[in-house]
Amino acid sequence: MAKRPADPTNGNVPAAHQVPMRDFSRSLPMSLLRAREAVMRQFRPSLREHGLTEQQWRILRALAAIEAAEVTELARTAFLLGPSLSRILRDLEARNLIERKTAKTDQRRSMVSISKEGVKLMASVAPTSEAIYAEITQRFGARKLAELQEMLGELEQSLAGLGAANEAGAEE
Amino acid sequence: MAKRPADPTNGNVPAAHQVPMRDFSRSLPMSLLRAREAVMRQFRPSLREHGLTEQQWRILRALAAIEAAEVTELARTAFLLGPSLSRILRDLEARNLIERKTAKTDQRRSMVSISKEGVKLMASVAPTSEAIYAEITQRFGARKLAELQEMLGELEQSLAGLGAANEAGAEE
DNA sequence: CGGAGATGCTTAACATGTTAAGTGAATGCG
DNA sequence: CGCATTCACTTAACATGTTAAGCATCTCCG
Repeated sequence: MAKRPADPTNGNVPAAHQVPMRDFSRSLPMSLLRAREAVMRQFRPSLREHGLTEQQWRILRALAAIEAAEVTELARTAFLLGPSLSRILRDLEARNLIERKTAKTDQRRSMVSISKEGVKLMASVAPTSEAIYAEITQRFGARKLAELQEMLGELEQSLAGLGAANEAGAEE
Repeated sequence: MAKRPADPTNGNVPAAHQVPMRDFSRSLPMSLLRAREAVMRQFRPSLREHGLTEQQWRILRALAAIEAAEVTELARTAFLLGPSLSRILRDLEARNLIERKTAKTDQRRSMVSISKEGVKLMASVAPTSEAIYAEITQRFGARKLAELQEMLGELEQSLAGLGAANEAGAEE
């Protein structure tokens, strides 16, 4: 309700009265967060109808294209941290959407794969999901979308290995 | 640790053996998530040293530029949901970083403002934070950064009001 | 062979995201 | 005025993000 014209400058920025910093609403993390939320807002209702969260869906999608994967590999693919993945896999397994079996060569590793039920669920969600993506693509423009993704990739690349500098000289 | 050349295609995509969908790693939400994480990874250590989380920092920044704000307004500015904000404000207040007092005209509203201590904390964090932002800007390119932000804003705009379609015809 | 260290994964603990429900205060309307 | 509705905010409940420990298993080197 009270849907204002979405003014990102907040209308009346009263000239930072204390600590001088960049305009808050224009920070890069904020822009990325807002953009992502705008996109995900489109998908969440559909996923919810199928009893899936965003992350569960990510995992199923990753598995559907990979046949079987180790947990660590899956974490990398679905871009989830180990602990999150661990919990989600436990739940998905309880719902019989995935299957798990320890590798024969290494008892530590476990191979995860999507189950028949999981595939069925995916098949029932995918059409809507694809339709939404198509709508987004059309609204924003396919060309621009490709450009945006390109820039995002470059951003990621340009920051890769920047945070690894704390391995030299930091005891604690 | 086995830092591969960051191949987003996962190297060996075995032609989706079940449900056909876009290449997972190239979905827009994923690109946005990865980009944002790459950026935030740079800031988190510094914030952590000062005992602040990303969201707490967002709130302090928003408050520092606004003098005082209602909770709802603050939620919009810091892009947080009400419940999250409610919890965080409770904690920040307990740490004396913010102050709160109910509005005289409307007992429901409460005005939030940053405290003297909060300002001090901000002042101690801001320099590092700005330095990191400058480094990111330099690495990625100021021009490109502006372009990226522009596109992100357009994306947000083009999706605004798309999710509001469920107000017509949906009883439950 | 054996034990120290590395590895793969899980648990734990705390903070936030997300949705729904609850609570007290203000509004509007008969 | 009375009372249902709306509003601003908080609580609750569950899922994930994030960091640190814990626990087997595996590797490697003496």
